[in-house]
Amino acid sequence: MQSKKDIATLCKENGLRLTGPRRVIMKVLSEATDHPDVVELHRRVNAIDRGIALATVYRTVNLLQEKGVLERHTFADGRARYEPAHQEHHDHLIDVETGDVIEFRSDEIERLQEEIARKHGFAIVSHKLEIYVKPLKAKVQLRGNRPPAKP
Amino acid sequence: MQSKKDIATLCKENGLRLTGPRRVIMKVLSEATDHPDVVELHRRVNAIDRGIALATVYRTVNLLQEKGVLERHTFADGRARYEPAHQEHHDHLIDVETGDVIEFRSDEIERLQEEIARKHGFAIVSHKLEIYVKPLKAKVQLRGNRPPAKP
DNA sequence: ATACTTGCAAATGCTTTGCACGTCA
DNA sequence: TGACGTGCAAAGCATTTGCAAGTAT
Repeated sequence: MQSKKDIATLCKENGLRLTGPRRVIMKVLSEATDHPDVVELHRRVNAIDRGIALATVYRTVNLLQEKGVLERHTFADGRARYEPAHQEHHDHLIDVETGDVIEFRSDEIERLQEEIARKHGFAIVSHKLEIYVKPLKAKVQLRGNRPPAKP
Repeated sequence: MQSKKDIATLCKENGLRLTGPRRVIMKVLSEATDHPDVVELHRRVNAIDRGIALATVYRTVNLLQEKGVLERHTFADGRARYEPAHQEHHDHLIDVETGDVIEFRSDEIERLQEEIARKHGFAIVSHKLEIYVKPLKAKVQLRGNRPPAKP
């Protein structure tokens, strides 16, 4: 909830002009709790200001990613998805049934990766771990597809 | 080197007709030691038979992936890359300087992933771990860019 | 024979870009 | 005002698809 306040600062820090479209786009980004793709971002942005072009969202999101403000992910569907850059690295659990993304972190896995890279004569630049999952004990809860309730 | 022999079998097993293009494409695939993208595959295929269309490579590669014969990977560059499906799951180390891909496997990491998924109430469907790396002790060996040898 | 394959070209979906017009600093 | 930002439409890429002609079984 420290969203709107930081936007001006963020722009200044990165030598970006504070414009209307950017204000809106960054507001939407800072309020997102999921990992929206660009078209979804554009949808949300347009709900606030109809006049902002898809191209502008692309440009802004690319800028912010270059500046390290956003993180770009590309899961199995191919589209780029964004989230505010975290301080701490984390990985993702992706529910293949709903598309939901859950973040997690395992220091032990991080450590093992370091070890593996070193063993091969490399230093880690970055990495990503995506675990595609489905709920245990297959829930009957299939999105508005419930069988009629028994009287 | 059990390459060509299996191709007829592979097709039969999967209900695919054994055609010229498929023979060539599967030969190229079975001989690849790297993780080529479709355009690169097409280049190699065309070195053998000029007449095979890119669309056919795409179609074949998709078929084989659906049948579980190939694995599709999508690394940071966005293009799909393929390799013959291994029996044992493995992950990838990607050299960001050369694009080289090195395979590795860590049972410990596999186990930790299981644990994490279970802890969140999920079962793993699949996963991928990509570690982007660069060589330790920056080698001067920069691809045909060597300084003149000292006499 | 006939269902499956192919080549070609056109279409797609996501993303980037050229350009002329607006606008923040 | 001058460099930066924006909307729009067109261009790019990687990949897919419709269709008519070719081919394996």
